[in-house]
Amino acid sequence: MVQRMLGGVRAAGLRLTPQRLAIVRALADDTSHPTAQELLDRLRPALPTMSFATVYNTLFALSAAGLCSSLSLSPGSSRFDPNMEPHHHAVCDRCGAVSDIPLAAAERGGPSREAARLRRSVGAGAPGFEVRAVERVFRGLCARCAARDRRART
Amino acid sequence: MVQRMLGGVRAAGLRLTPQRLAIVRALADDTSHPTAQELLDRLRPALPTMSFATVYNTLFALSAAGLCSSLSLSPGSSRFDPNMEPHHHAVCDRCGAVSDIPLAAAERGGPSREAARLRRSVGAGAPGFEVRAVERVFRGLCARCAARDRRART
DNA sequence: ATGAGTGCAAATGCTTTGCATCCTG
DNA sequence: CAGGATGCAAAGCATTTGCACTCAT
Repeated sequence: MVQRMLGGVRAAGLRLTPQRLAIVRALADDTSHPTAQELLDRLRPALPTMSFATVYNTLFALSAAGLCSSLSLSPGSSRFDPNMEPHHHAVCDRCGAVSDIPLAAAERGGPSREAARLRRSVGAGAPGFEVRAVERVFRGLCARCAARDRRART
Repeated sequence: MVQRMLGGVRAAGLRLTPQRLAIVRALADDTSHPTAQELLDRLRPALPTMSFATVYNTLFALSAAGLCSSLSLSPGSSRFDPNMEPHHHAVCDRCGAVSDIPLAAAERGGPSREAARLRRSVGAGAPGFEVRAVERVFRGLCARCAARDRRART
């Protein structure tokens, strides 16, 4: 994952600075969808002068280059996802945690019937809307918060 | 829609103040998913002393009572949706506008095969996650932004 | 009358910006 | 060695909070 992203940085004509290298390395193999704050906290020990501006600049540059995506699925801060394969997300209503959900086997095949049906729905609700991506969002409680909830209700 | 919401306000044991009445009326038949700011701007002429605190308090109370929902689908401000029937959303990546997308006919029937498949996917990606709602999010450009884009690229 | 609700202003948290300086390509 | 990238601090929004006052029930 790191290699693919670093290759992408060059391919996009972005300069490879120590800060960007650190951010790419921190993000690449992280499935926790960190916020800018979390990334900064994690990198500060190694690069004490790194600033929010740089973290945001870099994450924005990476997502503009199609190397990661920024998620706005819950109130509060944006989260960043290095996984560019199509997939869904589960979002905890309590703590905001986001998990990747793999596509079901049936969703990985060709578009088919399903796609046509979806296109019709969008046309009905938002004529002229140009769909670029579709994802499913599961909302509820993550394992940790669900457990805490059960304990509290006892 | 207004009547249902006002009934819900009573049923939830919430006091019906002029501010709440105005907010409910403004939200009830609005399909544009207004932000707190937009609602306040719209209501200020009639109730000049209305404050953000009241708008947020009320919207929060309404969604806690299950009378509207708050959407966090794009960066920036939350949007509020009076439509409590299951439906999907189309979100414009450029301007943040949100449109309701009706469920396709096939989605309205009983859960069936589909639901089981989804449950399996969630279990695979986020063990222990307690799903309370599932929605589809279509991302892309709304008609207006798509048109602007086409013009710009000419 | 009483406590939920309101309004104001200040505080908080996330993100962006301006600009001087630095360093990659 | 030129222009992209960084770092700092200040500014900008969205949202929340504290508290005295008001009013719906």
